[in-house]
Amino acid sequence: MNDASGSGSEGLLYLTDEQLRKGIEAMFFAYRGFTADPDKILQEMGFGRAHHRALHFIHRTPGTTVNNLLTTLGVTKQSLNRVLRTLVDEGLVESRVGNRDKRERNLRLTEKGAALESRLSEAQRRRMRAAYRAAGPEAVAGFRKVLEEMMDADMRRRFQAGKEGSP
Amino acid sequence: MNDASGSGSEGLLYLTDEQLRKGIEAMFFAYRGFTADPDKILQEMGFGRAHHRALHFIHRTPGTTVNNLLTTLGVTKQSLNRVLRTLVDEGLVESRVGNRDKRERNLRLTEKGAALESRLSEAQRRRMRAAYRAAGPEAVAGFRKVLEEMMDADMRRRFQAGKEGSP
DNA sequence: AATTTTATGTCAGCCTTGTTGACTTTCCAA
DNA sequence: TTGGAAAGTCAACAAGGCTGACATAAAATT
Repeated sequence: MNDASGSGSEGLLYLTDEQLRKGIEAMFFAYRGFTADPDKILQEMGFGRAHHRALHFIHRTPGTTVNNLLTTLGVTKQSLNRVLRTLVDEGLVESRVGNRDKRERNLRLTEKGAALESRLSEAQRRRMRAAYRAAGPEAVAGFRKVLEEMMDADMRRRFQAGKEGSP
Repeated sequence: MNDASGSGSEGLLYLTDEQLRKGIEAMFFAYRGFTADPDKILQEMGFGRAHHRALHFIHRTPGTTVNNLLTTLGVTKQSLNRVLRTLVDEGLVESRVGNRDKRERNLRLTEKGAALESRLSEAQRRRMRAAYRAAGPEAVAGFRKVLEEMMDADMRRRFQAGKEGSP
């Protein structure tokens, strides 16, 4: 199962267990870095990573419903509700009764919520921008490609759905 | 701050906020996929992700000390200790008093621990292998490059340290 | 019109995994 | 011999997952 250095049949020599393990570790360490900057900001505001995720996706799809957010985030409604309630209570998110379907709640960021989201996002983008710059355009394309392949199929579909019309 | 589609000064046109945001989301969804398979196994065994991380790094550096593991994992000793204790109690990890320094504990996997680690790792590697295969060698190189750039500097150093002699 | 389903919210309670703070034991090294 | 590092332990707490049960309103179906 382990092919330390041999040239595989079709240029697949890079797929040794050791290489894969390094990839796994890289993913672990990188994700830590990825969340480090927003985490600092969140902590001083008394929020957590869960709040950040909610803010991010409400920003991304204004007017989204609770159910929608639920499946995107992959948590239970009780878990999301707790987060959402504090965000509404603190005046960061607005929850309005739906037009067509009055059972639904349409979620959007308030000005205050948008401000925090922007601050968090900017911190995270700063790091990603630096990483992208240092790695170069081709590396970025590869990065994105591998990440997409790593997603669960249904999430990949959801993710790729918002691709074409990225004006 | 937003350059929707313009060709930047030096081919940096890909660094729009929108592109960066997509990168952020990709990271989020991919990490979920990345942990999904081991998580399933862990749950049916009554362990959590923290146990997996400990097993992984003890496997990677047998005989490592608690302090070493502490800085690698980036958690407090109390937090790690709880995880470590259950692993020792369940007979997955052996904690032996150090030779030179008897204050230290040298950690290694038992046969049982190695078996679980291998099972978890194989599940994770299976997904990563599939992603690597689908994305191709160049994408993989870029993926690794960006991930390394995304790490905190000290973690990047630690990570890159185990690179040369990877046979 | 009556019934069922859906979307959401909420209460209660549990688990994992992170945190701080205080304190002890061991034992190396200056 | 004494200071400090390494490790462990106890207690208390918080975030953020989870399940289960139940309430309400609105929509959809029969």
